[in-house]
Amino acid sequence: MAKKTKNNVVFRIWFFVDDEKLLGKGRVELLERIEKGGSIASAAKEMKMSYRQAWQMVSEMNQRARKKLVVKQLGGKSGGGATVTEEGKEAIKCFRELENKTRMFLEKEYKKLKF
Amino acid sequence: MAKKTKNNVVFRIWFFVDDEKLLGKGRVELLERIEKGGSIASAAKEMKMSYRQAWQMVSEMNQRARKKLVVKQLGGKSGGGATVTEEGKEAIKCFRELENKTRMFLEKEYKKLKF
DNA sequence: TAACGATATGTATTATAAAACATATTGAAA
DNA sequence: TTTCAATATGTTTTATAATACATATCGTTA
Repeated sequence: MAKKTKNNVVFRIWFFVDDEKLLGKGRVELLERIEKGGSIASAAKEMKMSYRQAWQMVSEMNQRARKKLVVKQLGGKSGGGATVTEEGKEAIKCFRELENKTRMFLEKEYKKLKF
Repeated sequence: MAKKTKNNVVFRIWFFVDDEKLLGKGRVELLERIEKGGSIASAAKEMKMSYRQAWQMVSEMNQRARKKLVVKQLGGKSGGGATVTEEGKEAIKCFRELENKTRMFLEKEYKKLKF
């Protein structure tokens, strides 16, 4: 019997601002986890990435977006934390929506091809 | 005057076979240049990549595709060369077509978003 | 049959990105 | 006013990918 092969198409999208990356899959996941856990540190731990990298990603996003996507708080009993702004939530929503639409589009179109 | 920012969406697609990458933008460009120049060596030089890497890419593609995308010839007055097969040309066509369709789709959809 | 230029492939070096480590700072709450 | 956990940031180390280098092989053609 011939070996069965699984053929499929994979994609990634990124939002850019002035030729610099604003958002991609990883950063959106980071935002989602910050929203859920209330801090960059917890989000980074969940994603098994270094806190430093996560912090830098947030910093870059905030610089490049029209408005900050995450606001941070220093000090306090719990040491502080981070919150996703309305703008940030909007960014997550836009990204995920476009991602889903693209997924459906590509699945449909890919079926028409032989590869 | 407020600073004008250029916002846009960027994407990449890949063809996969059994969870392994078969084709992406770079490999397709490599195939196109092999087709035009008649050898892996010339294509690699044009793309400023090492011959070794180009050769390995071709090797992987040939292993993973149903049929070889490139056939190679050793020896001869010109030392040999490489040719893109009909299957390879088909792969290029499929990839570029899907890429273009996706580009149009994303441009249209992205305009509807605020990011 | 000698020469040529491309394929084929192993090894070593370099460049880059990621992670790890270390430490200072913050400020609300106990 | 001491404590705490998270932010903030510099430095070092590690891991990985890319490149560079070296060399053998091939077979047609002159």
